[in-house]
Amino acid sequence: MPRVVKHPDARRSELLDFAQALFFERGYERTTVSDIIEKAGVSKGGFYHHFASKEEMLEALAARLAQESVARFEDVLEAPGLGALARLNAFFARSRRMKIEDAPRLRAMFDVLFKPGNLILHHRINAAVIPVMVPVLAAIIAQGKAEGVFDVPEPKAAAGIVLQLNGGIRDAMARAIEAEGTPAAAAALDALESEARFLGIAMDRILGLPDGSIVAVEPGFIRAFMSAREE
Amino acid sequence: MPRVVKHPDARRSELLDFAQALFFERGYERTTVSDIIEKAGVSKGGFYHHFASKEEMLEALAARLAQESVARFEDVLEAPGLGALARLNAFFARSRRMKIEDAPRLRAMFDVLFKPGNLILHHRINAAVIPVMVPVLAAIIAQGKAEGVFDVPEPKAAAGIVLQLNGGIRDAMARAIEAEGTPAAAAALDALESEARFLGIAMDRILGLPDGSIVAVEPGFIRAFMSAREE
DNA sequence: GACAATAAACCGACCGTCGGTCAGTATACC
DNA sequence: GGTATACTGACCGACGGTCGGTTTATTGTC
Repeated sequence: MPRVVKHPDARRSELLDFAQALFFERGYERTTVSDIIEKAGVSKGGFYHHFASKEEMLEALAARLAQESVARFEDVLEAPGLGALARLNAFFARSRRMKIEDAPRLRAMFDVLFKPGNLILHHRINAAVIPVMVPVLAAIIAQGKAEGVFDVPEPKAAAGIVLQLNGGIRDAMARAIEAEGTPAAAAALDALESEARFLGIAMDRILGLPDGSIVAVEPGFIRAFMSAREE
Repeated sequence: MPRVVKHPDARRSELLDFAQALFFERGYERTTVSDIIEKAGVSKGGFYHHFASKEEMLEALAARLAQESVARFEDVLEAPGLGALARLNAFFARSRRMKIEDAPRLRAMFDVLFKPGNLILHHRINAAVIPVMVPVLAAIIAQGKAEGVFDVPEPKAAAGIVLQLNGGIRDAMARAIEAEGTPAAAAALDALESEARFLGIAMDRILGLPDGSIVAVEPGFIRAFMSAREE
């Protein structure tokens, strides 16, 4: 095979690109290093020149995704003159809008990501995103506390818990996806929707707000998203 | 090797016993099927006569652990004449007492379970415990709602969220364990304690109780547990 | 500008291990 | 004696990872 030399950074991110596509298509464990290097046109040795192991590559990928995801919220977080509650709702609204915008692609990704046996990929990404997201959310909550809008002792702990809750609906979605096609599908969807409805209230109460202040999940959003499919 | 025939159920649970010991000692991935059959004194074929795959065995083990863990709460859940709040606190108290009783063994287990790379084992157990535990907690919450003590729309969704939160401190513990020995250890422990403190308040608020009603984690418990070590 | 010399990117044959298979054998039970 | 099933262990293919060696880029020297 002809030898092509590239700038290390370029090669590295290229390998990450191909790996990401494959991981999200087949899952982490079902993707072999050979698959990745074949797509990337690199030898085994070339791969291991850039990554110490397949797992280290996953870590690098998770870190990159975490960076990307926090970057998408930068403007919302830095917009001046926004009250804490408005900022928080803008944060959730942005999250919803992005999900709707490429719902089909995300749906396909979730189908893979949430299948049991892909826990590694799912939780590795989660583990990378949380520490990046916590300070950001904590800042909003601290603002709200300073404004006297939120009633909360520890903004940082509250941020962790809010993110925890947010992850909870993902778990419920995983259960619903797993149940798809079985008789329990409808029940799982109902459970998912009721959990999503409660999620907003739970967040309100944790932050000391009146019920209904936070709009985390819009009514109908779940069903719309769950039925989105790549055409 | 001499052939020993046993009752299928006995052999099966025996294999699970040895596997459990090994999984909690080295983790799921680092334990090979050969390790298990060596300890159990069974051939490869014998193993695969009882389990379709290593993963199916993990599932069976998780299910068994889930059964065992819910069984430990039976008396608390069925004790007559207990108010919902008292029952809930009895539930948490039992959980704490059990943890303290064999803290050293649990600590050693957590050390393995929470190491990154053992996500599979950890979350597989979790995934098995949650569906078993949700109805149980939901029953308590429904009781509280009927008594007019809890203010909560959907007991089942609330149960899922409370369990979700409970799992959250485990994640924080995982982070603290990971940080052990590094300069960030003290900070991680502080974060863990503050999250644990907030946990009770968060549960109170979600269930519509005044702050301080639920005692999920006693002060000092975390530090005591984290410093427990096998002698 | 020609030319070593050094470092770094890359190649690909090879290896050990692990999960899993299967054709056959021993044992329990009727 | 016959049948179902618990069990054996040699074997397999695939996968993550290694390593000695080769090519390319870069830098320093005259």
